Amino acid sequence: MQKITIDVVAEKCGFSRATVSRVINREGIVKPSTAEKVEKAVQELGYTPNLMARALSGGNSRTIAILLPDVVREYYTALIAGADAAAEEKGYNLIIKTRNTKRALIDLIEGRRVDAFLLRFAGSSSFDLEFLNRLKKRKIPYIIIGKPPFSDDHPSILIDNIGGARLMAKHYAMHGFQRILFITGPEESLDSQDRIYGFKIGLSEQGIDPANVVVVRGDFSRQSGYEAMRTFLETERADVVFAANDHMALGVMRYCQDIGMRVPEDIAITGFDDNFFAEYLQPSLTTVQQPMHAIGDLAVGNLIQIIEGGRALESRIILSTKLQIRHSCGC
Amino acid sequence: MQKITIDVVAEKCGFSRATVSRVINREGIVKPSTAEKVEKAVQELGYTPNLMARALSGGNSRTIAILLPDVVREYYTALIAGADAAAEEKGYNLIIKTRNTKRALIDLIEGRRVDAFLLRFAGSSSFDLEFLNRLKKRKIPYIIIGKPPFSDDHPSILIDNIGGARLMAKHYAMHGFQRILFITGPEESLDSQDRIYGFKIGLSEQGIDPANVVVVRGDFSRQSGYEAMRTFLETERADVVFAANDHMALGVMRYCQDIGMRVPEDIAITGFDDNFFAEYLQPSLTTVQQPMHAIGDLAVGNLIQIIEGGRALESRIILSTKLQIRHSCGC
DNA sequence: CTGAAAGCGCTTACAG
DNA sequence: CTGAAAGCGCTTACAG
Repeated sequence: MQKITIDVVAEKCGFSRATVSRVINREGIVKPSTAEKVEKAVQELGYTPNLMARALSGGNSRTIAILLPDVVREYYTALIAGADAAAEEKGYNLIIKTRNTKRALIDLIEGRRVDAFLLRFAGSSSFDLEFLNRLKKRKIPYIIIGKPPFSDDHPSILIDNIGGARLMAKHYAMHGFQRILFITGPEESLDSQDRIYGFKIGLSEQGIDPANVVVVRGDFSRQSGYEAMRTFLETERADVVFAANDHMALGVMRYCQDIGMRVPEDIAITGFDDNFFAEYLQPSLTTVQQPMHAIGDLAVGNLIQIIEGGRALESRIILSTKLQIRHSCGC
Repeated sequence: MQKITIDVVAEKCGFSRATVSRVINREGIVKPSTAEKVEKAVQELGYTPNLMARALSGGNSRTIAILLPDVVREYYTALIAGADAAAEEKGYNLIIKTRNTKRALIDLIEGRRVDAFLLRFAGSSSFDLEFLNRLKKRKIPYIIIGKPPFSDDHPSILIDNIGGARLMAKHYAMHGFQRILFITGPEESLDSQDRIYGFKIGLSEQGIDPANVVVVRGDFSRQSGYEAMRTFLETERADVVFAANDHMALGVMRYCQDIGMRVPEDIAITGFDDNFFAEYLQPSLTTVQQPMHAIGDLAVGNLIQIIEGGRALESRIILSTKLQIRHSCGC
């Protein structure tokens, strides 16, 4: 079976390789009737360009790399699903990496195999910064998901953590909660920092003194929520617990049930993220919904636009979050 | 800044491009002292091969495509995490696709961008078969996760659904359950078929007549578990519900709680998969644990071995499952 | 508007 | 054991 290359197409339609290339990439000026003939030949032969050759000779590889802390948490899987949808629509492929050894990342850039990067940092390392600088120097487009851990002039897409937490504070005021426990994510998490910041702003706006909030450190894991709750209850009591993500809220709820506290009668619990299980817990979890799928979709869509010569992303886009009221708050 | 190509390395160490290539790919015979000098130059220059060029000229692209029904269910995310671990270890990249339009898949093959495929089918379409044939014809290595929906001579890695369900049947016998409801996955799911098959075998072995099991169709979604339970309870009663996956078990549990049935006092519930939430439910869910992470890791490891000239996978590997006993069964 | 030719950065027979 | 050369399948100035 003969391999269908651009030369086969060229021969079939009677034009040169260069012209076929122009038609396929819609680049340069081609006479409409010529384009038509070329397209017909492409169609009939079922020609598919070899992307390796295209990339090697200066074109796009139609591949976007997405670098994540993990691929298991729903936060990221929804992001991937959205990214995948956008990529598929435009005929792009996604390379997904979680264990970002320095070596592997440099290979990705130097190997010229990707046109753009979608990045999500967990904390910040000096290598992350070096990596960003390398991308900049090479003029490889990238978008950061979440607040960039470095300076502010990186193109990024964020969710409105502050706004979401403010809404929750307002809801707390409505319930009249007095004694509040807030369980944070890991220290370096900017999401967590923004959530508590927005929450306190919201409380102030409602006339509640944020100084009354007890803050305990967690790490976003279910186990840390469980432990934080146990430690806290050894010496204190609260009307409500605001966990900085749903997984920790799950841990908290589990601990309360283990020791026989009723939710929400004895203690209310709320989370952040709106993971799928929130709706199925008993009681169902009041939380803040964030559009991770939309973010993935938007980010890849923008990246493709940039790759294909469109305008670059304005430096940051913020997507709004929304309160998802269920039963664990007492509603 | 000069681009570091193989020619730069060649010049630096005083050997030819061909020799440098041989050293880097550990192919052909090279004098040890030469190899040493070449490696030193590679090191000092921080040279990384351009993978596009390598692939174009007949080498590996060091990329494996993984095709999945979705990237959201834990079943698949664990698989990806395992695959990613193996890929990272060997310096390979993973392209992940969920929306498998015909066009996109053919591009992937014809575009020569991947060395191998890891496939997971949901049901079976005629295109899937055509796709497999195309891979075979092109001699592109692939491994199927789960029982192949076609003939049996495809390299595949399976979990022991039958064995896991048998173990569960044995556990049911220990509890002395009489009236049993089994909720299946979608009709075309071979996993679901094997699970109920193994379950019935197990019951027979324990002297329980499998004909007593009421079977209701679900589709693996939480919602379908919820609905199946509602419909069932309109006319019948059971001691225990075996949902063919944990998500449906979650739906079942939710429905029982909604109508005030106590689990496991009024009715026991068990699942299959051991998703993360199983441990955190109230009561915690008894289920069958399957090694999806290990499967991803094993599959990619094998694929890389094949790519790099090793022996092909024996036609099928079956990994065992294990009973995870918690509280929802009454234990 | 179209084509001939160079070049992208590798691998791999083929010679020696 | 090593090198010169062809070739992988495209894109892109450059000419016309």
